[in-house]
Amino acid sequence: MSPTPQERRAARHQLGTGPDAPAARRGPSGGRKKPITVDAIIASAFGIVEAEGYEALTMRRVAAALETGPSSLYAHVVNKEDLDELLIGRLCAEIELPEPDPDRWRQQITGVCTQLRDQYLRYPGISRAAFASAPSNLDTLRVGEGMLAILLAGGIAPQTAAWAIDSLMLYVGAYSLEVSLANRRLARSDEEWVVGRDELLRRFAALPDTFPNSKRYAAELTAGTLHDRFDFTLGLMLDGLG
Amino acid sequence: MSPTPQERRAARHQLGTGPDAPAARRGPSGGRKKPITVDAIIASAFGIVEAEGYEALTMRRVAAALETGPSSLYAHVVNKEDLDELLIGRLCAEIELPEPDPDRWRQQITGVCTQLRDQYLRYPGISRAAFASAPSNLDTLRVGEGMLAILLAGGIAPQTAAWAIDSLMLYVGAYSLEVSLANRRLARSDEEWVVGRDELLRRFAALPDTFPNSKRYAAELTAGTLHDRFDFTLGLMLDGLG
DNA sequence: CGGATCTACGAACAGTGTTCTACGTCACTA
DNA sequence: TAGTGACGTAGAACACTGTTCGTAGATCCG
Repeated sequence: MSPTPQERRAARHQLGTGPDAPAARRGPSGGRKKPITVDAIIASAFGIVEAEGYEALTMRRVAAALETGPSSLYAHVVNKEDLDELLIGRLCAEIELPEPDPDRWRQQITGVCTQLRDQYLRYPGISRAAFASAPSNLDTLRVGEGMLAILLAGGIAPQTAAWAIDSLMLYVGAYSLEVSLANRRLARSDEEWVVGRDELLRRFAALPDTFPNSKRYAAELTAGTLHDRFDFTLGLMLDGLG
Repeated sequence: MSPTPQERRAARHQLGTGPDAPAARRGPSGGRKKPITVDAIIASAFGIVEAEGYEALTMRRVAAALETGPSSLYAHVVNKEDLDELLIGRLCAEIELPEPDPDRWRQQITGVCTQLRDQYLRYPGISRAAFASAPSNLDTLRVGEGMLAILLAGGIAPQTAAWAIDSLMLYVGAYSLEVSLANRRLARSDEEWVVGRDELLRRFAALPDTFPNSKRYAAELTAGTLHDRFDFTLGLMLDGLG
């Protein structure tokens, strides 16, 4: 008996299921170019998200990319929620975890966070799925384990390290989601709305007098690249650790 | 000419429109109990989200609560996106901003963030709308102005303060969203899946040996109330400020 | 060869946001 | 006072969404 999608999902969450036999049985349309597999579904999904953003990721779009109907996917995937989880799992699996070096724990943690951020930004809006996906996923836990190892090697107390990892991963996801949404808003607005930095400054200057500080420090509020802010926040959190 | 919803929306973003005349003109169904107004829509929407979560907030549900059809809403609201923006605007308007006290800036900032968190958690999942909503909303900016005033009074450099506010609001939204989603997952799973802390510990213990640190420090990883983690992260960021 | 088993897929269902069009009722003008 | 234009209210419909049901077809095991 080949595993149902439900069992695959349970296995991913480490709920004690037997080993899964591949059981590559071919279906009715034997003459098709590629049989539908979970990996093929994931690959198609990534392609769609990379090209058109997470909002464009629908079951029908994936099915169409695989030249089939929507219902065919449900033999390999439980849900769209399940597909989301598979995506962020695969995404986390790509993260390279360095061998912990006590003298460079700060750079190493920053490096992992930056990898995660860049993966999220490569597939715009996918971090929204990361919020919904349960943290019991094995691939997600692998990243947590890696960061924990780095922090512990750096001499951080276990309790502090555990909570800090939570905060860091949460922030990285939130940052990526916000950037993705902002980019989408920019791209969607039919030009003309393109808010350059000077336009932003003008708008701050036009604020009513109930916003004295925002008006005075408009320059500071609008300064910096996105990644500058990212680095700043990471530094903020890491400096508090030790 | 009474303002179209588009104009109302533009006014909220401070785009230079004339003053809006109320023009409370009654429609055809003069005998209805309450005429449909933007405020009535917002109130109904909040009621739905508070009772059933953000996922249940649909145009049809709001319309049904107002005893009308979905299309009637579009005379007062541009979009669902627009409705979302109205909601988080109203939500931010409820935040009380203290008079800056240089000696207590830490507590004051924490207080504002806690208010924001509790508002988000009162309406589960609504923080998802906060991510999408443009930061040019006046009510959102008011909160930013208040936090900026507190940090500046506390002697924080303007550039640091501006970026820190960004990070803080982003984290508060992310935290609230994650908690809301986790609660929903817990409530939705048909009992039996209820993962108490001991069940969580058991599951950590059952991890493969590739997760040595996660297994050893399972207690630390699962320790603490949610709000403990929130306070911890806020402390982390604020300590880095000065 | 026969029966069991699993994949693939078309059709359909209950939802979603949004738009079009008509319908009354109101406020203002001649 | 009668007419007229404007505006809020809806009903119906469109193009979508995720998901399920039933069925046809190919494969494997006995």
